Amino acid sequence: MNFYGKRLKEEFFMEPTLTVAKNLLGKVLVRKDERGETRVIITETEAYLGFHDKASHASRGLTPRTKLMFGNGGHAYIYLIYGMHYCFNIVTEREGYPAAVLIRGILSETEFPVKSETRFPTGKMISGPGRTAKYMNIDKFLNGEDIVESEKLWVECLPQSVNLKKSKIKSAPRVGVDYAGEWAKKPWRFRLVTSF
DNA sequence: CGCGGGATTGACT
DNA sequence: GTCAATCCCGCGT
Repeated sequence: MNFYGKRLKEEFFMEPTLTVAKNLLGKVLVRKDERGETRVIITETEAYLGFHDKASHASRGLTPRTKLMFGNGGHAYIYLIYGMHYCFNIVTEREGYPAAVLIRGILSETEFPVKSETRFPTGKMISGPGRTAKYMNIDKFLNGEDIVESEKLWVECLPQSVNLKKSKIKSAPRVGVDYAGEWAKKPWRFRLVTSF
């Protein structure tokens, strides 16, 4: 039930955002708090990138809220939505370019992932950004956390995560951004459809 | 300073 | 399928 990998460094988060969004699938998200270490596999992400992406908070420019998105990659960007749910993002790319990846789904309480499985191993699928943040005990106090150096929140790469086949990733339009016009149609939502 | 709406979820008809 | 919950941000006044 516990699986350990190599911690991701800054370079990982400095890659193009669509690449990072896909590469985060199958990685291990780790949260260390008073409960201990919670380790889950990332199964769904969404990318928000650039100045003009109307679905992104950053399309309104640099504001107190979005300044983290304009910052250097590898930091947590967490905000409250609908007055009750937190959304956890990891900022990507260089300072000055606004981009982040929203973590939308995880697999918990799973066996050590087996390479070439055609389905997910037994586990608990947690779907949706609000549920994901809640399960991982992520809230506004972790906003800005340095994912590269933090002892509370980080990401690891398993040996199995490295050569994840493209066929195991499904892309689709992003959820809940109908107001974004043409930008809502971009297939920037990524899901792991089977295991490794 | 007030107002509109949100990268959502869960309860209910 | 519909709808309310509930806080914060961004923008117009």
